[in-house]
Amino acid sequence: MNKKVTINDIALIANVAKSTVSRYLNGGSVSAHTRNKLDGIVKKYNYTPNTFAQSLKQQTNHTIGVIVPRLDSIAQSDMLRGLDELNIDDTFLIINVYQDAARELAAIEKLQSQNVSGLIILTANLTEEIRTVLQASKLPTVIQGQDEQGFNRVIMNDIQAGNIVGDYLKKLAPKNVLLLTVDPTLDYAVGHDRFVGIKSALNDIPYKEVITDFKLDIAKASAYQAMAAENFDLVIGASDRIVVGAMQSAFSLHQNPRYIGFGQSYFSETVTPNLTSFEFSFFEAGKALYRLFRKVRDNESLPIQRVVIAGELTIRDSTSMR
Amino acid sequence: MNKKVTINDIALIANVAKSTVSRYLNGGSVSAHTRNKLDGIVKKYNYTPNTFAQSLKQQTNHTIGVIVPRLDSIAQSDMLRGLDELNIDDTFLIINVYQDAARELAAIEKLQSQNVSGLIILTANLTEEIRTVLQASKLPTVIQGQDEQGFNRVIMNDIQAGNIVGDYLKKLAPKNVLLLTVDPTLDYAVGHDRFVGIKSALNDIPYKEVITDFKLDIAKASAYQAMAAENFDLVIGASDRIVVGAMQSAFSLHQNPRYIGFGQSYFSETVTPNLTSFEFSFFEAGKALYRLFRKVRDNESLPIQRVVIAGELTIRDSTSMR
DNA sequence: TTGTAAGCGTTATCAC
DNA sequence: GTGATAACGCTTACAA
Repeated sequence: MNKKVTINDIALIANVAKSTVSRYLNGGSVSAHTRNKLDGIVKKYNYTPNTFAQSLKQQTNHTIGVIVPRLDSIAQSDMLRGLDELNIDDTFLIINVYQDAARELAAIEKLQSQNVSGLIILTANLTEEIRTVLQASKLPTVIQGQDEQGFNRVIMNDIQAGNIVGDYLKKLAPKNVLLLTVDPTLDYAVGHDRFVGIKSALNDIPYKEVITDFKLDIAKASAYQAMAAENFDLVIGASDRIVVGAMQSAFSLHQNPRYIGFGQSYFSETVTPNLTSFEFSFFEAGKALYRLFRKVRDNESLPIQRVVIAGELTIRDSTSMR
Repeated sequence: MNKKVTINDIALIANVAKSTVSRYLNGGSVSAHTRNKLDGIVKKYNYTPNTFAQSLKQQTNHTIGVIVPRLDSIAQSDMLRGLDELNIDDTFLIINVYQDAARELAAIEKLQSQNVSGLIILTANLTEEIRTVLQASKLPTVIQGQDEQGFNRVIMNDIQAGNIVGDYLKKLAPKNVLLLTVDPTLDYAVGHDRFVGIKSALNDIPYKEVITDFKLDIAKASAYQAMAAENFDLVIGASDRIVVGAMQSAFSLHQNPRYIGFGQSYFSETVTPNLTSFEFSFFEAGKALYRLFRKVRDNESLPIQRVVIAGELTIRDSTSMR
């Protein structure tokens, strides 16, 4: 690495004390004369402060640790885009924890030891251990995903989503519905909240609920099993990907139900027929997360905040009448 | 932030000099006695060194800047996964530059001023300006994507890919082929290299080439225009996503050609029919990148390295005889 | 094996 | 308005 020019070098060249240079750099009072002199020199030597020294001195930095459960998901990258959108002088240190609680814990501890100035956690679920570690730390922290009491959080209004889908499905007047959900202990918002309104709308309509998984092949297999045993004219999946799995099974079984999914993904517009889907703007969620984070960071004594993001149902071909 | 315990605190508690503690921490020679004492204390007080102080002192750190052109791509996140896979004590500082050369340049400069210990750049194309900045810096740098002379690089063997697809398409004996390519000045490897072997295989077969874009809707429109004018029985797209666009256009035009794509994406297995596709393992590419990076970092005088990753053709339903 | 002391590049305090 | 000087937490000669 090339020897970087330091504040000392600048001071020497300008023939002033380094404290003067420091003041100059940080907007303290300096005479017009020295200011001019330094303007030139700093530009000429392309001086940039050493961030380590700054951080060491100031006992803080502008790095925010961002924990992502996975990166191969449009929802996640949209949230990250939302963070970037509003960011000016923070640095996001993104750690992918591959949906693994142990890695998540390790990541949090590593970030803490790296003295990040805060944590933004895009998570599906917090384990008890992680909850404890987070609460013990004094770091400003904001989470996304689950409605965790005791944490500053941005959540999706999954209850409302279920209600809206419930209202809509009544209009479709299905005869037999397949619900493909996920284990609520793994993801309560998705596995439970999203289906409250749906189930209540299905009050007098026959339906079958199958708990499956976010993974495409598992969802596909679950759907196949259910659809081979029984005929459905409407399939509702906890996520778009799950619905795609069901579509593939239906295809091989020569069945042709209607479909409703959740989430905003590649899928809704790339599969045929295009998917009717309840969509949340994760981009907006990302922006909300960052706004909330700043609020929390800049205000020590703020009570726990809870921000709720609404979504909307986008009707596409997969629920057209046939 | 809670006052973190420092090496000084540990030294005081243990009643030794802080240099002894430092030696203990860094595997220097310490007596069994002090070692035992320190073992306990360090554990008890949960001491972790202040990374700023370390970095400041050592004039380097274990952070590697990683520049990604986009994050909403399976190829990119697979490469990042490859990096993570092999990583032990480095920290990746991932910056998404949204396929924007200005952002990319800014990111590089910011990373340099943050004193990262190296750069891994997953890029589609380097601008002249970026090339200059990178070459001026002494940072160990590894790039991926294009076969840039003068840079340590990991590239995909797109020439070979085109040859293999060329060989295969001859067996399909198509009557009229649609090639959906991209602008080679924007991505030479994809826009040019991938199609060399294909075009030479199409030597005596009629074909039409249309230059389109990686974006789904643009590809869809381009394909529509071409397919509305003329009938094709085989469509080859520069990427899977482009092929998906073509599929949708074919669907609305009630045409039913065969398809070949490139890349390893969600698409190949979620669209119907599943896509025959030439696939590269971006996960392996990520691992190769990191291996190469370490080699470059740990060996000052290494000549420029060039690593080539091969891929393979996976035949699925979209080219089945009909 | 251990301790002393200097120094990494900053910022902040306090005389001048 | 300016300049010594100390301090942030750590590593490393060098001396003991």
